[in-house]
Amino acid sequence: MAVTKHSKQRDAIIEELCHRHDHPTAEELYLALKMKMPNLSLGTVYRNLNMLSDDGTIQKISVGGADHFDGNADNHYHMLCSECKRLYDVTYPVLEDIEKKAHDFVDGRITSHTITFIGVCNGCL
Amino acid sequence: MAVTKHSKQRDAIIEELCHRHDHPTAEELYLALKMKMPNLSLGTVYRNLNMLSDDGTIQKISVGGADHFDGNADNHYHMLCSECKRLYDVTYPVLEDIEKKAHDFVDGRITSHTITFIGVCNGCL
DNA sequence: TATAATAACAGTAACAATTATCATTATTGA
DNA sequence: TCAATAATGATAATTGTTACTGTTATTATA
Repeated sequence: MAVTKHSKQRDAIIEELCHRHDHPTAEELYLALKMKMPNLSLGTVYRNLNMLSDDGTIQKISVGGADHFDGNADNHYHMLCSECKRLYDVTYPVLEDIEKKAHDFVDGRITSHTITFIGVCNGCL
Repeated sequence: MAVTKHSKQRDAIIEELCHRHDHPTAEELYLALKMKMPNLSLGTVYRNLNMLSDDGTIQKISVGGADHFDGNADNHYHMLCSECKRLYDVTYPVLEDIEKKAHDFVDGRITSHTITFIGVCNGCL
């Protein structure tokens, strides 16, 4: 079902997600919001994050065994810290031509691509 | 604990994984092997796949909410079919310099990278 | 080759992340 | 204002994975 009506919970989820620059999991977001909306439900957070990422309003990134969410829906790359498992933005310019170039190496049609760097963040070094 | 002893189960897992060119999940591998080894345990498959990927003998790829395994441990790229959720090899040449180049855009140290193309495979088109 | 140490096993329980269900509440258009 | 229904909170169910436990298989050494 597509997003149609408004709700305080949904607005709060979007606002929280866009105003922080880490890439929280549903539960991390839930815990942060729970303080301001004590009877927020974890299911509501999951439901909204999935609807919004289906919509293309936000981005879902599945790495390290959990789904992380990113308020920035434009394609960009990430780094996963292998120590703390946090996900960071990598502002490396997007390889605009890689999908076209890769076409010859694939049996099918490419619609998008993701690059994930694995490493250790400064905090963990 | 590192891999030391041999076992029929482990050998069968490696053989099956290396002789097929899709990238099965633990369960897919389990179901295929179960036919030849009826009392194989799913836990054994998981345990071995994790030990072998810790060793660097095989590769674990976490995409689409599940872990897929690849008998080819050399870095190479993949395509995830958004229809059937199967994972395919992409023989696109590895971008040897991208980690060095990305260094300036990251707060930390990069140790590896993955590229995943998302698309629709020929079978699903 | 027998044996002792222990890695690996099967089976199952536990776990964490996510999704589905359902009765109630909030939003929206008429 | 009110009816239709999307969205919610609470909780149950599901899924993918890991941990536990008693038993079996492998291996190095005697």
